[in-house]
Amino acid sequence: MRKRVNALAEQLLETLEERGYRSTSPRRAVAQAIANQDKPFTAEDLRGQLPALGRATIFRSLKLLVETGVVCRVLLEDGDLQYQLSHRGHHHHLLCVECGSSQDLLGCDIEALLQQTSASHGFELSGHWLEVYGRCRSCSVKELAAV
Amino acid sequence: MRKRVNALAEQLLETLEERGYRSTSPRRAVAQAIANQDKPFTAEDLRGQLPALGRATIFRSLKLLVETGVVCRVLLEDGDLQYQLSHRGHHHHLLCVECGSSQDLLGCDIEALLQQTSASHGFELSGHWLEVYGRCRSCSVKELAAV
DNA sequence: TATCAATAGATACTGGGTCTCATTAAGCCC
DNA sequence: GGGCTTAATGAGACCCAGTATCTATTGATA
Ligand SMILES: [Mn+2]
Ligand SMILES: [Mn+2]
Ligand SMILES: [Zn+2]
Ligand SMILES: [Zn+2]
Repeated sequence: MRKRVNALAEQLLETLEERGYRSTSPRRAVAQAIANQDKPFTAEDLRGQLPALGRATIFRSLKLLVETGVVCRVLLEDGDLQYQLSHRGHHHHLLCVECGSSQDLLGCDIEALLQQTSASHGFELSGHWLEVYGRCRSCSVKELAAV
Repeated sequence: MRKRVNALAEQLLETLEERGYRSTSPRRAVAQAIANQDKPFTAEDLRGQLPALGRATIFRSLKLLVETGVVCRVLLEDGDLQYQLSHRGHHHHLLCVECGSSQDLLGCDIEALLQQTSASHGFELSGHWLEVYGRCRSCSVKELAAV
């Protein structure tokens, strides 16, 4: 378990190094903290977990990681934007409104549908943003058990 | 043209009155300003157009209108959230990345698709947020003409 | 037209995020 | 390993969107 988490954090750092960014100890700390999150998080969450780091440093690291695509932003139902470890490339999220957990949705099959709809409005499709809200499996189970 | 715009603004006010909110002159001003926008706008945009109003008042009116559903928030491609006159009920936006205009997409036919995908992940769907980005008809035409 | 709650406006405050600038530390070459 | 160069850090000021608080005003209703 420990091993795997570190591996994840290392991946984040490697991504930065590939782009020519230095591997610094604040960045290692941020990477590790991100790897440890189990649901979408805010910069403030990280800050609480890394009180030794400068605030700007956390924001800067986060920004780099978002730019390189290994961290993405998720839109909560209330309009709040938070961060999350990301699969690279296009994907969406199944966000549990109960426990706040997020599950990645890798295949995106709505593109064709949107293409059609867009075209019928004379609109030349170039991208989309989709978030899906509901209840995750374990929250559904819990609710059933509670009855 | 003028007439129609005023009619729109009046609709906004009526919606508030229906909910028991008073029809005040600041609210009339905000409603009118919103009716005049032709693309997604920020509270700051309104403020620039209504320098006589208190800042808090603009935010408060905007909030009420969002709560009653006659104004909605749109997510720009860069993660910025702005406001926009809204069709009531569930709908999406075709957002032109060129000119910033927004066109409402009324029918939402992805629900069935999402339902399926969600179910296959043990996820109990309850809602979604979708924004579509691309080029609107007039921007497409312009680009063709420019070649 | 008097009453009185709802609203407005001024202004302080919060939360997320960026900018500046002096100091520190990676990375690299020897 | 020691020095050089430059990127990165941290402290703090600052910015922007939005909220809270408080007193003064105003709209609805009788
Ligand atoms: Mn997609
Ligand atoms: Mn929809
Ligand atoms: Zn859940
Ligand atoms: Zn356009």
